[in-house]
Amino acid sequence: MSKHKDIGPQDEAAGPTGREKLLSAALKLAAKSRNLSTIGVRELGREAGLNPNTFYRHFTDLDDLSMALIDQLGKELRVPLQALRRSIVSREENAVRTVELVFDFAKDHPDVFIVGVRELYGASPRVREALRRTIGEVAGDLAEDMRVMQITPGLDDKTARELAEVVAVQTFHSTLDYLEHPDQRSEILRRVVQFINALFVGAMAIQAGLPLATMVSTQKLKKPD
Amino acid sequence: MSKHKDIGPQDEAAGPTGREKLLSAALKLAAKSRNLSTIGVRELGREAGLNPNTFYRHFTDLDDLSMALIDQLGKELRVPLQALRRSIVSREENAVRTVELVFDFAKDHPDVFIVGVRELYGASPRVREALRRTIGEVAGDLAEDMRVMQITPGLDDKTARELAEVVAVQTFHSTLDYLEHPDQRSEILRRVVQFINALFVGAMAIQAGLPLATMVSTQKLKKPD
DNA sequence: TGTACATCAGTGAACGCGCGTTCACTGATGTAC
DNA sequence: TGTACATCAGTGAACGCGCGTTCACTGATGTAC
Repeated sequence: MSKHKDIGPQDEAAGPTGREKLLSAALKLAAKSRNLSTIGVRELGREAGLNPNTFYRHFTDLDDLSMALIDQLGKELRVPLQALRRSIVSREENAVRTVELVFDFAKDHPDVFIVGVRELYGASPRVREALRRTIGEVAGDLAEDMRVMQITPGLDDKTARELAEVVAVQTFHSTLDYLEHPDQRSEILRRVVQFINALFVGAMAIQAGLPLATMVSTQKLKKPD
Repeated sequence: MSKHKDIGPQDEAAGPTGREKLLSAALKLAAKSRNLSTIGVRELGREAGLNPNTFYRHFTDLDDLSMALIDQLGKELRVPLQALRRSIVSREENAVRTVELVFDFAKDHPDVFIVGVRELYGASPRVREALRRTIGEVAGDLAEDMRVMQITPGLDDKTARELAEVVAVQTFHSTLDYLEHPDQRSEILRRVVQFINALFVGAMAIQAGLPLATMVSTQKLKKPD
């Protein structure tokens, strides 16, 4: 059991490495009151209980650290969400159960969601792009599940994928309301589920050519300049 | 024509006041690469072409300036949007035309939207709250229009209001994609319109009790703890 | 198994710089009488 | 109409402080032979 390179999560029962300490310090500070890109190197060292310049042993840059953090968040999120959706058997309760489980997950990792949503519209294009990709992957998983489980019969794949994207983003945003207003949680859950149901039902109705749909959806799109 | 207090927009043909210079400098800097709360007082003075401490003649604080800016953005947005929706006569083209006009408006005031969306999930609770209120007002206007113009017959007022809120937020977010990807603008417009149509059609279908709807939307909601 | 060397996380001191904020001042405009 | 005073946006110098970053160093662990 020799210790080799030992990058990534800790080896054996040793405590977190300095790199990990810095990452979680950054998450904590950003969640409390800041954008990732505006955390100070010294502030970070203080929070992590390390010398200020230890930072430079692990990262070149704050943007560098942010990217590493987002990558980690992506993994922390995607795998549990996949497992989570696989645990759902009945297709009828799909929307409620999934959202419920995402919200539960958010309750256990609030900082991840707070920082995630914040950086999704933040100042660093690289970080924004990485987050968008992560959400896109989740949306892809979701669309695939929908297809396999035949939750939205008759919906073409492209549309399904686009709707999954909207649902993923919307749910992601909603976790913030959920975390921020503990007294309105069931109401928030109800709203999100209502939204998802309306969206899918509407898309299917339109695609099936139901009379209601023709009223709103048959106009031509003008090209913007 | 004596000059009195002269707060607010400039009097006669004189240039922008120092206060206005500071506000637009803040908007410009924030849009380029920053969160409002992390702009420096000196940086702001430099950008506005004023002495660093002139800032303190007008604002106590950066949060103070941010609030003033958001208030201004709220006014800049709401009035034109109201006028804009009133200019729409045919109810059939409502969704496309509205979104098209919002996007056009965003093209003329990109910084407002970039900063607006960014601060909507930013670090300052006061600013966030103010923005949410502004969007809520727009959503209220929208719901009222929908009711008056009977765009969504049979939809109860509470649901209409909730959907209007989602539509407002979603459209607001989409302006960023629209600004950021000039080559995909018609595609982005199409997606937003598709989303809005699906949402309303679905909500009406569910409320009308169409068979499709019962499949997805009849489960009971569990209370989260 | 031992020894010599390389690697690497972490340290502490030191640097120069830009920052926020305060102060006393100026000059223009508004107000009282 | 004139004069004396008050208000207020804007200035320039100065302060002390925390910041990012560099440097030379240490001590532990991994690697070659």
